[in-house]
Amino acid sequence: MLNPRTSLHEQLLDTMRSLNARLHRHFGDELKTRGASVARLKLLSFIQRAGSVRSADVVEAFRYAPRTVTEALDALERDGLVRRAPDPLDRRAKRITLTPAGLSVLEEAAPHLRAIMERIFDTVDVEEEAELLRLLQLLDARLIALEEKAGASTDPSAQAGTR
Amino acid sequence: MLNPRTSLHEQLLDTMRSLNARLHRHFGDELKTRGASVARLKLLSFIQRAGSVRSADVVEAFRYAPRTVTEALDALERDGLVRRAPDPLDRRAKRITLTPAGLSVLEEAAPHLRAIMERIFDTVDVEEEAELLRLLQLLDARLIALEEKAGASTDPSAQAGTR
DNA sequence: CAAGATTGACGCTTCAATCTTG
DNA sequence: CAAGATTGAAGCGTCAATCTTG
Repeated sequence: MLNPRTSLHEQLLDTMRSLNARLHRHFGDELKTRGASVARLKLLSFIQRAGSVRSADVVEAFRYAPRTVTEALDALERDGLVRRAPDPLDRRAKRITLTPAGLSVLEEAAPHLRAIMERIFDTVDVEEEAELLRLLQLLDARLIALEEKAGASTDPSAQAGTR
Repeated sequence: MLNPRTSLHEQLLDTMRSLNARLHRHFGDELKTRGASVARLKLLSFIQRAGSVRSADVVEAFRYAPRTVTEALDALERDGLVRRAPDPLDRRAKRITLTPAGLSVLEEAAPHLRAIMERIFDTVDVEEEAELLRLLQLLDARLIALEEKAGASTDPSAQAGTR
């Protein structure tokens, strides 16, 4: 109203939240029948690439709170997708590995995940997609800068990512 | 790897999730001391604009699950920000209204919310911001189309928005 | 004391079921 | 039966506290 930029900001925030909710529901619907979800697949994929990981490695790679990781691993273990074994070198730690069932969930769902993404971006051309990525990364970087300015003593940064 | 577009998609998804998490934390940190949050402010603002609403109105406006609304209102009521009163015209329904405390939380936090947004978009110029909005809306629309194709019998659509 | 993992309490969101009233 | 509201179980995330081991 007073400032037109404010309204733009609000629209942006609204649209981002709406889009995120829709993405969450969409992927959820498509993946849940296979015992998967985006969060699970990213985690399984991370474990698979690393061979075996500790809880703390996941915390660092994904920037999750420790609680999130313990709970996620509990669920994966309950469903028989990962195994937790004592670390022979450090009795505080546990090594997490994929079970055969976990590997098979990952191998079956990952291509499906890619298919879903292709379907979503079907109507967007590559240049636009790249521009979107650039803008999102810009904002992400901005937030990281603000985080550092605020918690002037806290942690550095990192990314989980697929590659 | 095989398809370069796949990697682009994955980066996009990762960045979107990362950005969303950062936004959530950032706004949370800044607003929690005032008994607010983005979700709460949007809800309070909706109630204020409408004067009084029913639970079902919120469900429709925000496209939330009924559970989400009941829980959100429970929390606001517990903190004394809204009041639930029986609807005199329909004994199934309840009318939700802002308390003075609710109004004051809204009036104090809303400008602060705007300030946070300005700080975040400080380094982004208006044209880029508009382009970002356009691309996000494009994707949102694409997902709505996919939703309709899938649940060929389910609900229509709407938006909550600030204006 | 610091690091690794876990737990309790909570926020926000979903789905499915239930209870009351129109 | 349909509509309004609530509740139970769950996913995914946060913070703060705790317990064990290095």
